[in-house]
Amino acid sequence: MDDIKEKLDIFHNHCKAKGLKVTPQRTEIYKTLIASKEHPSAEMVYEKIRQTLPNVSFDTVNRTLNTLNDMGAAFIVEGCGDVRRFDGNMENHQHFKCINCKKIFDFSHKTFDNISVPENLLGDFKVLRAVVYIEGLCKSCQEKK
Amino acid sequence: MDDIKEKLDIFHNHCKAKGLKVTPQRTEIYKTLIASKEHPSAEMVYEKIRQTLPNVSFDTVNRTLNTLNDMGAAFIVEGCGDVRRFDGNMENHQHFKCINCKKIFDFSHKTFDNISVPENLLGDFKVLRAVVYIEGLCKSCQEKK
DNA sequence: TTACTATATAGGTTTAGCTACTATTTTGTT
DNA sequence: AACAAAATAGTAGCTAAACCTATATAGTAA
Ligand SMILES: [Mn+2]
Ligand SMILES: [Mn+2]
Ligand SMILES: [Zn+2]
Ligand SMILES: [Zn+2]
Repeated sequence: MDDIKEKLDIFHNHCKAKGLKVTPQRTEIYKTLIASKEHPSAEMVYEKIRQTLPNVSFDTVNRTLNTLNDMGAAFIVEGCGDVRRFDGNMENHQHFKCINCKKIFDFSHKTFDNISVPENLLGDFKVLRAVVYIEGLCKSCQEKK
Repeated sequence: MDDIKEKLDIFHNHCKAKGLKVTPQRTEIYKTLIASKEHPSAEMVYEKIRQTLPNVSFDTVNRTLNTLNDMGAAFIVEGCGDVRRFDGNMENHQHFKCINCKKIFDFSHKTFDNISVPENLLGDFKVLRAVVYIEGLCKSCQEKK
C-alpha cells in the first residue's frame, strides 16, 4: 500500500502550505483517521493511537482533529445531538446514520454530490457546504425490535 | 390570530392521543416555540418563558422540548457542533446555517422536500429522515470580514 | 551544528450543555 | 372526591470539549 505514503506526503505538504508543523502526533492522528472506516470520535482516535503513542494526550487528539477539519484535511460529520465524529475521506460521498447504534455508513449517490443551491440564496449567503444525509435504523438495529 | 388557538387545539389532541398530559408548562413551551422564528435553544426558550411562568425550571423546558421532538410536534434542527436548536414549524422546508453567528434561516426549495433515497439503501436501512441543509456565512457576517 | 523563535504538546482544570434523581404537585379519570 | 399515572421544581451529576500553562519540539537561519 503506497497509497498511504502518498496521502501522508500530500498531508505534509498541506501542513507546510498552511504554516503548520509536521509533528509525529499530527501525522499519527491523521494516519489513524484515514485508516478508519468508522468515522471515529476524538475518544475513539485517542484509544487507538495510544497503542503507538502511549503518552499522547486526549487534548492533542481532539485539538488536532479540529485542526484537520479547519485545514480541510478532514471534516466533522454532519448530524445532531451526539459526540462529534470525524471523517478523513474527502471524496464526495454521503452518510446514513443509525439513530440507535450511532454507526455511520458511507454511500454515494451522484445526484447528491453537487446539489444546486437555490438562486435566491446566492445573493445574501456565502455557501460553504451543502449537505445531504439520511437518518434511520440500520439492519441489525431493526432486527432487535 | 385564531391560527394559534387552532394550533394549540391540535397540539392538545396530539398530546392526548399519545397519552401525554396537557400541562400549563407544556402548553406554554409549545406556544413559545411556534411563536419563535429563530429556532431557539432550550436556554433561549427558558429565558423567554420565565416572563410568563417565573417558576418554571430549565429541566422542564429542556425535557419538554425533547418530548415535542419525540411526539412529532417539533424537531431538532440538523447540523453539528453546536447547542441543540428546536423548530416548531413542521412544514417542509430547509435551513441555511451561518457558521459564524449561528443564525438559522428558513428557505424552501421544493426539489429538496422529498429527495429520493437510493434504492440500494432501502433494503438494509429503515429511513426515518432525509435532510438537506446548507452551511455558510450570512450577509452581515460576510461584511464583517 | 548550533541557536533561536514560533508552534505544538502533556497534563490538568474548567465550562457548557444537557440528563438523572427524588420529593412534591398536578392532571385526567373514575 | 378519590385515585393512579405522569409531570414538575430543584438539585446533583455527567460527559464532551475547550482552556490554561509550563515544557518540549519543529523549522529556520546563522
Ligand atoms: Mn464518510
Ligand atoms: Mn425552520
Ligand atoms: Zn444501528
Ligand atoms: Zn452570520
